[in-house]
Amino acid sequence: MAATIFDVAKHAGVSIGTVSRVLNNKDRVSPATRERVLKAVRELDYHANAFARGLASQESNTLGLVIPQVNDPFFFQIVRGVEDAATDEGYSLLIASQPRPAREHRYLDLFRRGNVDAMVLVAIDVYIHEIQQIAARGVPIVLAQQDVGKNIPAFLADNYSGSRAMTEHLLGHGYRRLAYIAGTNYTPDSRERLRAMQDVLAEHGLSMGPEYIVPGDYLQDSGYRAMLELLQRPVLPEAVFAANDQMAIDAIRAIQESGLRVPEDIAVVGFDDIPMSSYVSPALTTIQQPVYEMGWHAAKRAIAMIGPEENVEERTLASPRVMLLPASLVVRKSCGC
Amino acid sequence: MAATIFDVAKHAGVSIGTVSRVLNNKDRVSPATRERVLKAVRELDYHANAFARGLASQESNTLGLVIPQVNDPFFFQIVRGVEDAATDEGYSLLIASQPRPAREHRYLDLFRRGNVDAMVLVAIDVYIHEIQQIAARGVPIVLAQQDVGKNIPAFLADNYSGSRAMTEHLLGHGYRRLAYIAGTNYTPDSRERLRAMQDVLAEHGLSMGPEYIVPGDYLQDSGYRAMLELLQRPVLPEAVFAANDQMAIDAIRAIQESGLRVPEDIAVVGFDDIPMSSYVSPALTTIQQPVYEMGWHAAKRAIAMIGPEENVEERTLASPRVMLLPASLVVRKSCGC
DNA sequence: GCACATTTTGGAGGCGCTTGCTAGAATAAA
DNA sequence: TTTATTCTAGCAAGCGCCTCCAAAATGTGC
Repeated sequence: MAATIFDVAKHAGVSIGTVSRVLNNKDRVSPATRERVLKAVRELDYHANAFARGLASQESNTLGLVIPQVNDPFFFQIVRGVEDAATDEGYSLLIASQPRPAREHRYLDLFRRGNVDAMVLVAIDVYIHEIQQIAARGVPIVLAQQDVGKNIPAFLADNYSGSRAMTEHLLGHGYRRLAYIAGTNYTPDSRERLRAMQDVLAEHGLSMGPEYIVPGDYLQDSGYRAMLELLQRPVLPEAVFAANDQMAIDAIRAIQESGLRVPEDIAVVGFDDIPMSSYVSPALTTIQQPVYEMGWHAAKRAIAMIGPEENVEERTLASPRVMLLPASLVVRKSCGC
Repeated sequence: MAATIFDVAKHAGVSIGTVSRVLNNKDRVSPATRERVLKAVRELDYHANAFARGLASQESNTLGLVIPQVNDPFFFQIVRGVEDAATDEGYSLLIASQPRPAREHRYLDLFRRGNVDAMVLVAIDVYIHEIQQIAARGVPIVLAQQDVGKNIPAFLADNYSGSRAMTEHLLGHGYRRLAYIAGTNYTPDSRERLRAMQDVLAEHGLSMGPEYIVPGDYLQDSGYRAMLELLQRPVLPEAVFAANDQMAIDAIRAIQESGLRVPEDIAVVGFDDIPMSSYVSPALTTIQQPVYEMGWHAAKRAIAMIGPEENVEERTLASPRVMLLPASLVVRKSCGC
């Protein structure tokens, strides 16, 4: 049986109240007693029981993290950022993958029981009312890589600026006929990226016909299929901008298999900067998102929002609700550089 | 304030003991009362407080997972396996990355406080005595991708068989002069893989000179450097077996940059089957490890070992201590197929 | 050395739940 | 019907810690 606070108190010749106080350095305790208690703690190898502490203090010192059930290095990076920030603040991490249909909202149950003091939701499909239901219980929520509005803080990559930079880079190469392979239709990310592209084109007196905007779904095959479709056009595009790297890489494959060269015949660029992008041939020019930082900031923010239930809302609104993290151009070979 | 068991009891007109019993379906409760209680639970949207439950029952229903602080898809897969298994058993997951120097043994503290009922340690460097210290507190420990002996169950990939299969495959191609790019020297993985290779060669009356065994460290540059070294040999190897895919991919790059072709001039194969391996050119022939399964089995085993402190040891030894999961050959292009 | 302000410490109540014990209800056996 | 046996459900004692309140110790100014 592990030592309890009672054992420590007895061993140090003080009351449990005093032990508790030095452990949580709340009220003042005289240096002499403090040292006696600390010594006892060391000698007994005492570690406060997290349940008792949680029950008594109504705080778990734990951060909940929900991520999609997807095998993507992208998310791993976010987790690392969140974990570092949480550790930094003395918080533990409780992780749940997005529910498969069979266990829907499992994480909700989990976190709803008062297990976590705050939570970070990464790019997952949740309904606003679910989030608000949790927030209503006084558990701060922060979103990453996703935004639902409604006073829920969100950390996003600056898709618009990133996409603008990329488009300008392509125009700088002299390309005029651009094409876009979109991500899943309804995601704001993909829409933002397209909007930036069209804005830049317009500013240069150019435009992109609808036949050069083909749908994809961010996954492997869709990039390949989309590119095949673009290759059917009577006039081929000079450069293709894919909404993510995965699709860009598959588009390159489609182009190469059709006997054309990248970037000589058609330039291809992506978005995300996944590890693979520097390994494909030609190496992919893309946009790097500050994924780790996104997780880090989201976690810090979530923890900062922890506090008395009464003024959650107030604290929520104290800082900007949406934070756009810079997305930067990574120039490699596939753009023609 | 969330509803407590007391609220439910009052609402259902029973005692809290009864509510607890229907919630944990331990002792028998008459169907009528059970239904009344369940109804109250639903109406009040009651969720048992995990701390109170943990404190009273001395169980956390949580599985601890420690993984290296490495950004590797490999570990992500393991986490998924562990998570699925844990969820399956009604357990939550508390995750800790391997401590950076500054926060050494942080996870130990974390888990030692009685936060977790069992733990899975993945490929991390811990000292045996630390593990035993935890085990001594009655917390079952299972290792994955690592083995320290001493009665601690371990789940490993069958490196020996996998490497044998690969070596035989290479010999089947007619290659006779093989080379090996080793992983970090002291890891048993790398040693096992090399041993299998040498055994197969010996069985065919062949051998590999020490000048064809070069050290690497599993990371990017080392594969490149190692290959450069191999390219200095007066007689070049016909096939190179790298201890992991990352190094194999970099070896390919080194070969190609030196003006030679893969696999025509030198064949290259790896171990792990990371996602990138099917994308490089030529696509990499490699060995696939059942990573997800490893996590899954390790978690299941750890949970199965939970129980009264007295007979932890007994339960530990009830099943085989070391489990080797099959590693299978994935044939692509880089071997010459 | 005294009265009073201030700092430090002890102690008890309570956080929400599990569980062994027991009384009462229901059923079976006599 | 009475007695013995099984079910069912209430009660209360914790689980280990935090925190408020009051008591004790220490310090201050006169």
